[in-house]
Amino acid sequence: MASTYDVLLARLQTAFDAVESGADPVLRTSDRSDYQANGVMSLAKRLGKSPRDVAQIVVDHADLAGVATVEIAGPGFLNLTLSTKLLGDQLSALVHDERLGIARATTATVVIDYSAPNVAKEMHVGHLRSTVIGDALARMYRFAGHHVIARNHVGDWGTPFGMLIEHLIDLGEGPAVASLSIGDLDSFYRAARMKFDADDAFKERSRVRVVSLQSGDPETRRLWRILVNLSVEYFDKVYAQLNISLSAADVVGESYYNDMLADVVSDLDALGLLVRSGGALCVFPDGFSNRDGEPLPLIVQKSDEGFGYAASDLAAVRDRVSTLHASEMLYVVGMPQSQHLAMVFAVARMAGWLPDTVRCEHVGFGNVLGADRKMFKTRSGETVKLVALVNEAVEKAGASLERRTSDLDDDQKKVLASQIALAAIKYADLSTERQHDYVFDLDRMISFEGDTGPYLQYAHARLRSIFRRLGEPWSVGSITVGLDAPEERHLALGLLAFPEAFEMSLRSLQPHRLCSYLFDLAQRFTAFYDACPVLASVGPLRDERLALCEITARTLALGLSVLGIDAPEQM
RNA sequence: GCGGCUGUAGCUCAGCGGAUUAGAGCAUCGGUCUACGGAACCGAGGGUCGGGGGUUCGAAUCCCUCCAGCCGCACCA
Repeated sequence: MASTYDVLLARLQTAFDAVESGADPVLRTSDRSDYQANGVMSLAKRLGKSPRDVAQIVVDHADLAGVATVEIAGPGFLNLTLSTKLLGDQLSALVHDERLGIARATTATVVIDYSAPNVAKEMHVGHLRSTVIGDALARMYRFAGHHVIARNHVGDWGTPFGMLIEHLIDLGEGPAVASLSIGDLDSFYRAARMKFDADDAFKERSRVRVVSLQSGDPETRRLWRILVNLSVEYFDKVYAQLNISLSAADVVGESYYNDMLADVVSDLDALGLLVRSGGALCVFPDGFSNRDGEPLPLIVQKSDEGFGYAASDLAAVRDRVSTLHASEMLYVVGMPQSQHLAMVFAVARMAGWLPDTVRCEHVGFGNVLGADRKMFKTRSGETVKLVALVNEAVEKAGASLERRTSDLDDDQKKVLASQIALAAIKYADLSTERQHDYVFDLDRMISFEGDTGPYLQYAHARLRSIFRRLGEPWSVGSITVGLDAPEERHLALGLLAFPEAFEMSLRSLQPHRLCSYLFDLAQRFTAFYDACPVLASVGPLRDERLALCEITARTLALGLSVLGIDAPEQM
C-alpha cells in the first residue's frame, strides 16, 4: 500500500512533468488545508510566466479525481484537501497493515558504531547520548528492513591497562574479581591510578606490563581478559537496565584491530600516502590545517612506534567494508570528534578502503548540560553515573505512581516505574536535535506534562483502556468513514502521515523528527478523545472511531518502540 | 589563525532543500468536569527569530559582515 503522501506526490509529479519535465513539487502538510504543494513559483520564474497561470496548468494536468480537491491560493500555492473516500481507503488499509504504511526497504547492511564505554570504568552521562541515539537508529533501521550490525567499540586497550593489571595482581585475583563483579569499577580504577601516581616502582611495573600485554604474553593476556570480561558483564547489566539492544556479542573493542594495525601502516606506505613528520608516520588529507595554517596530519603511528587511535579507526573502517560488507556506516560519536572522524574517512577514501558507494556518516551529538549550562555533573562536581541517573529517575517515577491510586501490584509498579523513567530520559534525549547540547532536567522530563515520553505513554495507555473496556475482540472489514468531526479528520490525517515522518527521520538520521511527529499525533488523539465519545457511540460511527483508536494505539506503540521506549498497556 | 557548532516568547526547545498572520511544551491568566483514565481538553497574553548589510516579488531559513558563547586543531582515546 502506497502512503498517502506518496500517492499525492506521484500525481503532482505527473502534473508538474507535463508543464516542464524535471520540475519537482514540494509537498508538505499544512494548517490551511490537508497538504500544500509548493514549487509552482520557482517553476513559473524559470518559464517567465505568471505563477497563478502555471498553477492553473498544473491543476489542469493533475489527475486528482477521488483523491483530493485543489485550490490555488496566494501567489501560487496549491492547497490540497483529501477526499473522504481516500481517507477511508487509506485508513482501512492501515487497520490491516502490520507496518502501518511503512514500506520494507531493499536490504542494506548498516554498521552502527555506538555506546563505546571503557573497560574498567563505569558508564556515565557521557555515554548516554551515544547509547540512546545509536539504539534508536539501530531499531529504526531494523524496522525499515535493513540488516543492522551493531558495533560497540569499547576502550579495551592502551597504557592504562598496565597499571590496572598490576593492581589486579596486587589485590589478588579472587578479591579483585569479587570487588569488580559488583560493578564498582571506578574505585578499582581510582586506586590503580593513585598508586601509579604515588609509587614509582608500581609505575615501572605498569610500564613493563603494558609491553608484555602488547607483545602477547599469555599470562598478561589472561589477566587482561579478566578485566575485559567483568566489564562486559557490567555493561550488559547497564544495557539491560536501560533496555538497550546491545549485548556482549556486539562488543568489538579497540583490541580487536590490533593485528591489523601494522598492515594499515604498511599498506598506506605502499600507496605512497605516508609521510614521516615530527618523528611520526602521518597522512595529510586535503582540506585540514592546524593553528599555524599548515596541513594537519592524521597520525597513524606515533614517534615511539606505538599506534594511535587513528590507526585502529582506519582498520575498523576497512574491516567493516571488506569483512562485514557494510553498505552504510554510522558513527554515533560526540561532536568534538568530528574533525578526527572526517580525517579518518578522508584517508580511508584516499586509500580506496571506503568506496564512494558506501555511505559513511558521523552521527554527531551535543553535550548533556546541567541547569547551569555547563557539563552535567553531580552537586559535588563528579561525573554522573548512568546507573545512578536511571535509579533516581525510577525512584521519581515510582513515587509519582504511588501518589495515584492504582490497582496495580508492587511488581507491576516496579516494572512501570522503570518503563516510565526510561521513557522520560530517552525521549528527552531523542527529542532535541542531536547536534545541539541539551539541558538535563530530570524534574521536567519526568513531570509527565507536555512534550515528554510519559505523556506519549499515557496517551497509549488510555487507548488500550478503551479496548479493555470494550471487552469483546474488535475487528472491522472496511471502514465507511464520514469523519465529520474536525477532531476525527485531524487525527486521521495525522495517522496517514506516519510513514513519511518515519522515513524522513531515518533518512536524515534525526530521531527528533519522529519524536515531534509522535507528540503531535498524541495531541491530535487527546483532542479527539475529549470531543468524540467512542464506546458511547453506535453502529458505523463506533467502528470508525474504534478504527481510529486502533491505528493510533499501534502507531504510538510502534513509534515509541523504534525509539527504544516501551508503551505499557496501563499505567 | 583555521575549522565546526550555538544565539527564535520569562524558561526549555522545534521550524532553517525561502513562501500566505513565526510554532510547541513549561510557567502565567481565564475557561471545560456525570471524566471511554484530569498524568486531560479549550482559549488568552507574551517574540523587531543576536546586530547590520545583501540576493529575492518574498528570508528565522540563502550569502557577507560584526557581536556574544562553546568545541576541536600532531603523537590520550
